[in-house]
Amino acid sequence: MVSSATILSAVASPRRQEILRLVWRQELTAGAIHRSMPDVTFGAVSLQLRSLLDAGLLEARSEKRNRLYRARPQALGALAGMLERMWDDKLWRLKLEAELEETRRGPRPNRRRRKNRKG
Amino acid sequence: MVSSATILSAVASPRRQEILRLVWRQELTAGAIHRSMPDVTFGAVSLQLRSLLDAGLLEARSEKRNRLYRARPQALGALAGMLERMWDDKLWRLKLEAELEETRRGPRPNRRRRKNRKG
DNA sequence: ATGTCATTTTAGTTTAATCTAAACTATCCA
DNA sequence: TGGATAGTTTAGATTAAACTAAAATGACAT
Repeated sequence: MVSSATILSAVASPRRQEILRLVWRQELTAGAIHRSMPDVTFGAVSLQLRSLLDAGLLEARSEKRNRLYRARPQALGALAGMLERMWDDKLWRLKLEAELEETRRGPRPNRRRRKNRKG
Repeated sequence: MVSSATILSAVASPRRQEILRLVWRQELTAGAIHRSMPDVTFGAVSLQLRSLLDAGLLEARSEKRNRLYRARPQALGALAGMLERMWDDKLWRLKLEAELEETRRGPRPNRRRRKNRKG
């Protein structure tokens, strides 16, 4: 399970929002996404795709030689829920303290997971 | 009027979330807030308070020698709305394109406003 | 196996956010 | 006025995020 804080910072980046918009209703390859933002390298796009995947905001599947990305709007549900809890002041202190603690100033847990990439 | 993107990045910072939680239901002075997070300097706290003010997430009033901060939960309304629009896929491409463009890679507009501080 | 295409990962750089220390401003009170 | 308290702002340092270029990987075709 991925924390609201993770989702939040993933969504907060303009570049990642740009990507999210592109794959919001259509599946796209990393290449196609890159073609829409020629001001950065392919590698940079790939890295952002990775963070979005890690945050659960995207899903991907492999098709022949390509890898197709698409948004997972459901992932915003957790975030919307968090905001709603904040909004009406219920719980959010208690509810979120633990999960925020978990992500605070932890020296990025050296992610080297993802053994089975094949979607 | 402050953009959703601004609010989003303000809320995305763990340090600012920490502050937000502290002043969520009670008014606190910058000093009191600082006492709750002794791992940073007073100045750092003050700067974060500033960004939260700029994003409209806090309000402040002066009382005697002190300045009292408190959260403005309403400010999350815009954000919740944005997420909701994303969620059900209506408009968010069109609706948000302009406002994101506006905040993207703009070299931070040299804020030097705020003449009348007295709350 | 070799080659090619699509993508990912790494190592190192650039850019932006956050922090510190110290100077500064403001308010109150003697 | 001067001193104490509370907070802000600045310049420069540190840390973290985003990027680039190049090497590495994976899947497919020959």
